[in-house]
Amino acid sequence: MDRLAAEDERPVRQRLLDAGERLFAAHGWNGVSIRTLAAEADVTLSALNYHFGEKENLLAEIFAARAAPIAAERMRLLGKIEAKGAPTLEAIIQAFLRPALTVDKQFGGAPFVKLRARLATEPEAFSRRILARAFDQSSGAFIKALQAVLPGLPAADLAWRFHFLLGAMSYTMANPGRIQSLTGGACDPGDTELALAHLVPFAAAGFRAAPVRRPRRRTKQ
Amino acid sequence: MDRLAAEDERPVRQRLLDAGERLFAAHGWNGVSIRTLAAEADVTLSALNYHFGEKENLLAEIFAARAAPIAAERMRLLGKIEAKGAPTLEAIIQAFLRPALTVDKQFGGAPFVKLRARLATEPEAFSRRILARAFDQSSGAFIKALQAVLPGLPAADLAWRFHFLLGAMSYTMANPGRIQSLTGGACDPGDTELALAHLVPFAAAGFRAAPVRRPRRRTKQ
DNA sequence: GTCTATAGCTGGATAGAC
DNA sequence: GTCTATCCAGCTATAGAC
Repeated sequence: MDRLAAEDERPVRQRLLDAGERLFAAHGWNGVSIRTLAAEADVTLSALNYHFGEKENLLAEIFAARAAPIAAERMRLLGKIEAKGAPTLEAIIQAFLRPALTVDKQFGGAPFVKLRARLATEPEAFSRRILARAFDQSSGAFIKALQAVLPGLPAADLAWRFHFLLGAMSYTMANPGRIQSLTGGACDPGDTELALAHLVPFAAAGFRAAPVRRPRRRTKQ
Repeated sequence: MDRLAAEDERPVRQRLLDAGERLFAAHGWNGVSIRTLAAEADVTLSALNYHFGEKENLLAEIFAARAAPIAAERMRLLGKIEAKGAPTLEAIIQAFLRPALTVDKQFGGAPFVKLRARLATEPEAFSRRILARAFDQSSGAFIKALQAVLPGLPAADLAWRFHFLLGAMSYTMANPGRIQSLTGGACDPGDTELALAHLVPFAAAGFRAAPVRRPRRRTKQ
């Protein structure tokens, strides 16, 4: 974009956004102080405060910069496959997952994948709000698209299955290392293409399962 | 003040364990201080330190008290269904999930479900270690059982699918509220029996999908 | 075993010079 | 816009009386 920035270093704002992305992803919201953040970006504490004000703003701006392109890419892919006629279930799921898991789009994208997954289970209310604002609209569009190719599936069942898809996706993005620990490192959730190749058919089969009859209520204390 | 000490109130240790379970589940490891913990348990800061030493010990002991019964119940259920002959895929998955999701076993179990899910994505290394020590053995047994009923599935595919199951399970236990936000509250992951009724067939269908042919490598570094 | 008191830090955020 | 200096609330952990 701006070639004029042929200066020695990248602008302060950008250095802070990058450092925040990387450190929040690695240590969580409460795990990194604005002092550490500033030091990592080679910036004074006051400079951070000048540019972003309170800590929450930094996270919000990191998120704003990355989430919109992901949501846009999702919609673009969905539009593309729908333009070719009735899409397959697999194609829809892939259009949903790929932009979230793919990291090689822009420099610095990889930490964001982890950051986003971390944010999903972060207890702070404002992180939920950030997430909802960023993705509710595009996710809603995908639920509609899924409903169209699964006409026999009740809306509630679809919602549950979409929820499970989000869980499998988040867990893969967060990569907590459980599966490496269980298989001696045989499978690596960090391999994006391989993760997609496995998750898409797994989820598709799940979505195609017969609808669930509502179970009888268990006696509850 | 105290007439025979342990009559009027529950012991200090137990009050601290309960408070820790609830507060760590709600706010995460870094989100709650030992001061808050002590106040919540109606105990002084020093009493906490006397009983548990450093903060990490409290979490470790909370976990030790709950995880073992869950793993044991899993193994008991697995043994029970295997005793009746070759178990179904659904029965195995249910035996794995139910003890993790069920909360009405003992007083105070509900917060632990959330705590455990939170711990799975916590960045601290020691929380991963706690989790691995608690569940690696029983999870290994379930992977074996799954392999037995899915003889045609390569081990790598099975590992990936087990990983996705863990993700869907964790996400449901953590209940980050995404699906309520997307469906206007129509589906509630906090309803254990309903969650099981939906997750078991979803995962079973995923496990039964055809094995994945290893995709061509994308250009990568 | 339980208390009060406090040491010794680190946290987020700001003031005001330049 | 960027700095140094600072405020002060909050943190973990310990000391020492009872």
